[in-house]
Amino acid sequence: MNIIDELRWRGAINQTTDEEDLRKLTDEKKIGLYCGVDPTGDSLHIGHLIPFMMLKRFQLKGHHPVIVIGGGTGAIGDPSGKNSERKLQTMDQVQHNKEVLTSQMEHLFGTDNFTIVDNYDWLSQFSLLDFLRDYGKLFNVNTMLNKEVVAKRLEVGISFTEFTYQILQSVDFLHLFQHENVQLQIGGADQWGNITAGIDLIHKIEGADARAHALTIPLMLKADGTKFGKTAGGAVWLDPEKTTPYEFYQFWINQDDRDVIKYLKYFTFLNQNEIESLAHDVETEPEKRQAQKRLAEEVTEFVHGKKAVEEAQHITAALFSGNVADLTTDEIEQGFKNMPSVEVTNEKKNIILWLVDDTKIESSRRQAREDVSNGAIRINGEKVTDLDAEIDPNGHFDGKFVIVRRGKKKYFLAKVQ
RNA sequence: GGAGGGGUAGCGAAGUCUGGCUAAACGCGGCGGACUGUAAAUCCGCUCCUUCGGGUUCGGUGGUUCGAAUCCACUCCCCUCCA
Repeated sequence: MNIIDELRWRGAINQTTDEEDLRKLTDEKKIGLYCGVDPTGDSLHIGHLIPFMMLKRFQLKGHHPVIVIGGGTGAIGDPSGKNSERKLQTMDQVQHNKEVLTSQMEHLFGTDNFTIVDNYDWLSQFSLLDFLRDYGKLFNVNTMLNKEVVAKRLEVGISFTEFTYQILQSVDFLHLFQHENVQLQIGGADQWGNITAGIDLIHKIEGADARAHALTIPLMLKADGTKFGKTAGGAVWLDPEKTTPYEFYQFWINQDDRDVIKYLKYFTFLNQNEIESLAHDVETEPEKRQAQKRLAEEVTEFVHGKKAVEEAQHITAALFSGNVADLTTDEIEQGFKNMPSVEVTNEKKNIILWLVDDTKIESSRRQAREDVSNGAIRINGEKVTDLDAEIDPNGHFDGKFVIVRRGKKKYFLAKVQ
């Protein structure tokens, strides 16, 4: 199947320039294509994964993806999707972020048939006068003002710096077209204006018949209308230090039935038959959540590897069945990374006093007694209902941890000093 | 400066005229539980603290009273209208 048709089927195309020509182009040869990432954070998150999965699909078909890491543009700030001017990052920050992102991307794409470049390398090479004479002359301010991203900002104000962004991104496309055989730029729906600005620039310089294309991906929304990729704890990061593989796995397994097939199409390499079969499962036996499980497995494996999937599944099984006793201390660290935790001494103590005074898990003795007598409290997986019971912090896990579970799925970790 | 309305538990909101039956209705939220698919919906219990004797609460202070969220005085803050 042609790559464009595949992306169509996956629902991954919002807009393209001449789709017929794009289809022809990708059929007749292996093309170069690119997507830009500005180093605005110190880790990729799953929002980045959306265009990356597209690049990866091209890569798997033999095309050559290029990622432009915006060491130059990141120093300026893309106004797209922002309703106010943003603060400039320090060049040190940009540099640091750039390094982290680069290693994360190499992890995802490997190094074969894949290139990462930094637009600082060319954007920093020309002087202001060169810029104005060589490129500025080719941009019509009226056209620039009409781009949706800019038009939206005119009310509240936009600096000249951010206004210039689209020119820089255009220069990127031109540079890659000339030096890396890149003929297609991919981006989120909000990038359409920036990408077409680049195509216009290429046409002006390379002639109207230059084959340069744009493909944007639809804005991803969840079925309940909220933004994709956010959890109570914030963004879902690819950095395992920021979002553990277990949490990552959990994020995917918790997706709504209404969204899961769409995500399988976007975020996995499963083929049409496999996905249709999972869609059928969601229809007929939603309670099994086969599709969610498969999604979580596939994406976690892609990002963190097979071993991480197995660990995540082990932790999941333990936490949700309540049999936490056989978790390893490593797994505990991972599973509880972002759960509430407290430090306690190794003294034995009455359960009520321990829950209120030492761990602050319970807000009052009254509440603590209520929960204990209701059977809502489990210590290291074992239900404790006796108000006079004693806690021995050294009882499990080499005396390092006490796992407290309140209710069905609220966990707390007490770290023994 | 003048006239009026209001400040009650995490939030919203009753109660104030007719003082005790009010640790304070009800709704939301929160926490448990049942059911379930780690879903949605629904249902049940709890929701100031407590050594279970009691203690401390209704903007603040002081008063009346055997007894005050409720009555009185002063005071602080908020809203509306008029100047």
